[in-house]
Amino acid sequence: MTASTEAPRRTRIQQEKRELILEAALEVFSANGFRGSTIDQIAEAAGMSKPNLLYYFRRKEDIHETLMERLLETWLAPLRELDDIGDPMTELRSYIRRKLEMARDFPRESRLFANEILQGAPRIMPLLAGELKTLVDEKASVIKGWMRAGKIARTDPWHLIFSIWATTQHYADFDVQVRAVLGPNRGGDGRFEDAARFLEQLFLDGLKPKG
Amino acid sequence: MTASTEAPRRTRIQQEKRELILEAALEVFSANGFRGSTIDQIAEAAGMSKPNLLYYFRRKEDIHETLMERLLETWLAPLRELDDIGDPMTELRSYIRRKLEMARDFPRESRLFANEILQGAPRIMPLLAGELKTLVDEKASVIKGWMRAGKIARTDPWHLIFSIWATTQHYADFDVQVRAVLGPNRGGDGRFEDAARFLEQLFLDGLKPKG
DNA sequence: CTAACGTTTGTCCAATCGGTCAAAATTTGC
DNA sequence: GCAAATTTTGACCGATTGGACAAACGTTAG
Repeated sequence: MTASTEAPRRTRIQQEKRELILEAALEVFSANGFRGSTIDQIAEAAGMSKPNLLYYFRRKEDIHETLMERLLETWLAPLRELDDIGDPMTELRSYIRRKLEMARDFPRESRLFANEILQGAPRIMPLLAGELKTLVDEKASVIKGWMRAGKIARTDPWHLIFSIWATTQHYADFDVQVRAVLGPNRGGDGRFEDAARFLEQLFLDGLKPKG
Repeated sequence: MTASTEAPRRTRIQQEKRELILEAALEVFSANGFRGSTIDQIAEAAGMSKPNLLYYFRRKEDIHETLMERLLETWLAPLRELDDIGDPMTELRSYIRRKLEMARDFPRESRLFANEILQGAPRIMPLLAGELKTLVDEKASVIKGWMRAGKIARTDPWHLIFSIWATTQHYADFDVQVRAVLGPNRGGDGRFEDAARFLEQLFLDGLKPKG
């Protein structure tokens, strides 16, 4: 085993405080972006002084890097679960549902990711072209199989995955706009159920009238 | 007419230089966000010194504000064109096509807008809840009419509009990711045509297999 | 108790930021 | 061609930033 893969030995306090800092950093980074966030803001959100925070993470970038590494795993989990064994249409439907639930329950993670991509993904470009591409290609193959078997309509699997990402993450990344447009009545907690119903119909039947 | 609506008298040089600055600012802001961009960066991109730039726009925020005002008009133009007079399915299809063309031809504008919304839309919140909501509500009524007439499937018009925004703008805002995942072959110039074909099929028929 | 180790803090620093200002250079109106 | 107005520049300022550092404080094992 190489030195770089060894987990550093850490005290109980170090583990706890590092978690505290990462939680605070997620809050701050996702709201202001990397360059828009200051170490002071994160330190205050974590309830400690700036030098104290820098004792646990030596550089601002280290916090962001750690955050992004963790994020990517949980973020891609739903796609990893997309499996060949179930009914294709059901599999896709539950993938969409899971992604929408993540947008609802982890909007900060979604925004942090969106921020990074928007700025050209300077810190995670290798991951996108490597691990992410591999995973998507793999799942695209699964979907292609479903198409060949006549289980779902023939179309482009990659763009299908993009469209699922786009439509679901929209409810986290553009939440302010969604709520502003829906207004006080329909923009409340029910908006995610409305979105779920709409997306299910869209991906199942499209807009062509029945009959 | 109130004083605030009067266009300030400007010399030829002022008009030209202001345009130059706004173009440079669009480049810088869309790549780095508001707080991530510096006046020096914009000045350099515009080929002038910082004090010179500040002679035309007294504050950094003034540049951003002017940019956002202009942007919103052109950005909403496609939706304004969505008209009751044509065939509903054709109207929607060309709206999607127009939005996708904007993502292809004006990605910086899309990213600037995305950046603003992601940060909570601090500078354009009133516009979202006012002008934008009014426009969307209006077009939602048009779409509702189409549904009542049986021209398109019954579903939620607001979320339909969101899904069109999300899927099309995705190709501008997440362009880096799209190209990374598609790879060198399919991530080239043809990706927008592939996306157009896919989206047309998605919004028309969904994924349910034919027959 | 105490020495070693881990944690926290106050102070400080160089770099960068948005923005000012007066003076110099240039353009424009007559 | 010249005076007035406009444009450009270099020098500068206070505030904020990421980060360094040594000293003080706390904890823990023997």
